[in-house]
Amino acid sequence: MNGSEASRRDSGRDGGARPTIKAVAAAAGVSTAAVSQAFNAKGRISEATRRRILDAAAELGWSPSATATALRSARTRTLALVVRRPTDVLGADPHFSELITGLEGELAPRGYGLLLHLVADVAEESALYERLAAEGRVDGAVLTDARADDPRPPLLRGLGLPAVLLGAPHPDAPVPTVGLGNQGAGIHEAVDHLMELGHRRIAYVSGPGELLHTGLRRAVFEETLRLKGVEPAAVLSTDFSEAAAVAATEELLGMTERPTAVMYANDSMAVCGIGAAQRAGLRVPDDLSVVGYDNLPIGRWLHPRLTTVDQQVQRVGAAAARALLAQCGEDVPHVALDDRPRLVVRESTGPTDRPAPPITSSPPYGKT
Amino acid sequence: MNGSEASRRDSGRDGGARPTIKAVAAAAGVSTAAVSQAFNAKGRISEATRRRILDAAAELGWSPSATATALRSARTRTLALVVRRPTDVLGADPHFSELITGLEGELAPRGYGLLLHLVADVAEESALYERLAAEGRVDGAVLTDARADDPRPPLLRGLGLPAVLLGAPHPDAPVPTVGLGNQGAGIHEAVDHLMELGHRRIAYVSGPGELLHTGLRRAVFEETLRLKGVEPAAVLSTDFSEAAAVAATEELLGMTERPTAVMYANDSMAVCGIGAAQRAGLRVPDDLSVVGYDNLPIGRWLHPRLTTVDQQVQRVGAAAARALLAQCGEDVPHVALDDRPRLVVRESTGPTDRPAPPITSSPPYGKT
DNA sequence: ACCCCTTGTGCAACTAGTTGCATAAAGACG
DNA sequence: CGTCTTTATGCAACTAGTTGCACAAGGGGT
Repeated sequence: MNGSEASRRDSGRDGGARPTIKAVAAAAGVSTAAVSQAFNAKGRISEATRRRILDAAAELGWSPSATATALRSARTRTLALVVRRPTDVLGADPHFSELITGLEGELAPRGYGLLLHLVADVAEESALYERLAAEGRVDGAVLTDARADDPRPPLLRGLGLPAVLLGAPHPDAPVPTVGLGNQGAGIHEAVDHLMELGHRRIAYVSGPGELLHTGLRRAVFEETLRLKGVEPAAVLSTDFSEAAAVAATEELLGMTERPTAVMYANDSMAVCGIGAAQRAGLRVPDDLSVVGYDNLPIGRWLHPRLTTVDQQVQRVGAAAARALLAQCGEDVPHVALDDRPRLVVRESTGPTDRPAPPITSSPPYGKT
Repeated sequence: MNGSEASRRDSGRDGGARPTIKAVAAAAGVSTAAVSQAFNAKGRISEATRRRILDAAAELGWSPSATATALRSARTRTLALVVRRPTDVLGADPHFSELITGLEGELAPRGYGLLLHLVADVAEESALYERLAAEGRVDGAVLTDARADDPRPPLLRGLGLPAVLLGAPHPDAPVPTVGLGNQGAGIHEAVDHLMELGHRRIAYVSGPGELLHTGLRRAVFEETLRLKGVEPAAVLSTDFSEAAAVAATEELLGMTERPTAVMYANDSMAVCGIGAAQRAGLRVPDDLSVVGYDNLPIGRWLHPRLTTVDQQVQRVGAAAARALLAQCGEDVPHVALDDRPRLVVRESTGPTDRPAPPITSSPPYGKT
């Protein structure tokens, strides 16, 4: 066995032979303890010796083995992000790319890694956390899509695994919660915007009711509207899928008192909604105004450009990373997320003055 | 220090106190070696003893520490995926979500994890691989976006890190390459489709020329067209960004001999192109036919629905994972990727009402 | 000149599993 | 009943760093 290992190393030329701390110590003429102290800025080492050790390490291309360090310190410098993927929805949802971008921006400079996992449902997700904790693979986890009676916060607390929950900050949650303050502000602003444009028949296409963030936004929608003395034209729940967004839109357009404006729980659904409306022969925004949520990049380039709510997913991701790192004992300056979701007005919303025209039920092209 | 550790464990109640192999051995009344053998199905252990050990482990909720196992075996069961993010393009590109889905489907059942990193450019990417290799953090890496004179394959080979390169399979590449066979087939099919519809002035909006896959597709486009005796109306290079797609489209629409069809290097750009065309007052497909590439979910729901090329990113991701796992010594059945990219005809392409210049060489229906 | 204090360095034990080798126990056979 | 197999089990060393503690060396004060 030793023989095969040796030959594998030889074949790897320079890079294959990983130097150990002993090689560095020998090269610098010190003990391995000195090398360790030089790298961790602990203990008492003369600056000259430190330099000599660091030079020797650089010469050999040595970095401390993450595995050995993790074993000794019981800290892996790795965080978990588990994405639930009900029915391949992730593939369509660029939301997560933004979140990951925000997380990585904080993790990378501190040498942390992000371990990404995909699961089918909550049960699988819980089992995964149990395994990750039992194997000691990660130092903490980012939880997305908080839901009512979410089993994950108590589970992770029981496992001794630090976690942050993305969503509306909530003081007595079992784990810290990170999110823009005043979550409802964007919806509030959007409703105001539509009403100023003259809309009174406004519908809302929501996500699954058990997810807290989408439930909250839907509640704010209804509340804001009623404060102005107007009843919601309709409120529909979906599973966030494109197909459901199209189905919901078709249902709304088939109403006798058709809404003049529709707000969607995310941009992906809003884009599908616009497509469905156009297919039904309606013009956006002339016949129907549409508002999205997320401010995905693509919304700026569609025709019409999408009016949406910017919730700065990247910044929330960065804040989540900082909160989690702080729980893991890293020295992270706390930066307050004092912003709030903001409406971005573009072209998919416009004034309504006409009584709703009847729907032309002639599809332009009768294809799939 | 021991005191503080003990108190931390006590405070963690049940889950906080990670059991060790010793605890399991004691509970089962055997040595730690027996526990190890029971879990790894090695050595010679009676089935009864094995059962007793496994039960004890389940009772205590013990799994072997990934860190300790990794230290001993020099295998972390973790693979790296590094995404280059020129200017926040990732956020817009659901392509990666699909790839990750495909990778995870193979990794998760084998207990492997995916370490995701984002970098700004090739230099940063190379430095990252060097660090990951030096620290022994991963067993291998998935490389995307092969480019001409790509520095990464030789680098990773030098570092002794297994890797797979996504793209056209290429026998004498320094690292194994994974991709659908006959990469050009989809483009070929798309050009045929457009010519059957009567298009003769067809333009191509490509990605950066140094990326092999987009360069190859562009070459196939030009070649296919010329084989039919038609010159490309225009071929433009972009950086894959939405802004560049819009700019390219506007340039094409401003030509005196405006193209009647445009093919884009990916769906995101095609969607932006449709938006730009509509904004310029053109109808798609009546005035301009558009073809994308990738078959992203959203393309099915736009108006018009997007005609595109399906290259089955998920399946390629799964194949890449298998190839990499095989290199890492896992016993993975080799599944051939014998498929090829295929055209998906939807609504964004249609017959051109403009007079088509007569074809000189081959008839439009005489295709492969 | 002696002692003390400060500073630098190394030994050895520790992290949590894995594994080669020795040995013990049990059954088979002469 | 003793010896030979066969099979099961445990000891101890090993993976690559980290760290408490002991000790050595140098400088300053009395």
